Amino acid sequence: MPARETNPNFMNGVPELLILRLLEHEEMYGYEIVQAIRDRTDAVIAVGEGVVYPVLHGLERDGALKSRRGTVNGRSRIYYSVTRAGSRRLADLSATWKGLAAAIHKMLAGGQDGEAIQRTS
Amino acid sequence: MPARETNPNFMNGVPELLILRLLEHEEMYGYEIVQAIRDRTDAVIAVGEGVVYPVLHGLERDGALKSRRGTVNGRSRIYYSVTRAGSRRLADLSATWKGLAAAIHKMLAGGQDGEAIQRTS
DNA sequence: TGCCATACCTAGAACCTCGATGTAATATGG
DNA sequence: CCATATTACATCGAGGTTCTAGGTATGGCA
Repeated sequence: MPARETNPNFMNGVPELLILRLLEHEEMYGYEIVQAIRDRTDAVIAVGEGVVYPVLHGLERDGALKSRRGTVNGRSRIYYSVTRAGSRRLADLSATWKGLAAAIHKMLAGGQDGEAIQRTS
Repeated sequence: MPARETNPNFMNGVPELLILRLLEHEEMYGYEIVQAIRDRTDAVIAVGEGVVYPVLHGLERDGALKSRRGTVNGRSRIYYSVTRAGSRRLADLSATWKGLAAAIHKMLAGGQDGEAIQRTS
């Protein structure tokens, strides 16, 4: 119960968002995605394989991703890329996240001495 | 399954964060908090009473909030305010959220043509 | 008297992340 | 040649949080 030792909440929906974003302009495979998220956020965000793979499967089942099987050095990889539906989904999620983040940021930043919100009622 | 009709994910930990933030400089009661979140975010974020009350109880149980009973016009209200521990908790959550939000924002914004990340290996 | 707003509360369901664990194949090193 | 680490996939159970719906009670208003 003492908080989380990894990502302490605030992670709901984030893996899906980041995965779609990563795959938007470059196809990648699961194991690569795990490291890419970790690397590109300077380890601020780190999701395990147990998170990434189910998300990939779910997105493919929903038609947001399509997969291609490849073999490199005898190792089989499954490359994922976004479909048109996935692109829309990313746009929606991205917009939603930005809206929420802006609202939260405003609440955290402003109003320490006055709310300055008109109260019509 | 067709998505959510309310807040579509990204809400993990947010009610707790906003409640602590609201109570930081002004004591409030549950019903008031529900409307305050809705009003001050222009309805971008709207949490129901079924979310707020359990969070309030949990925070009080953890010693992050203390409560005071008041009666106004025969209506009994329970005013909550943050303790010192609650203040620390807010600071932690706030810092965590800002870090995550910055990391996500960077991933959403940058790198459409080049990641520009050195690859030592 | 009936209705709506205020004000509290709880319970079940659903969802998602997290950690552990399992399977293989390849490269590395003694 | 054998043991270990790395790559690469996958699933399962646990845990925690939000969401929706429902329930109780008082006061103001028509």
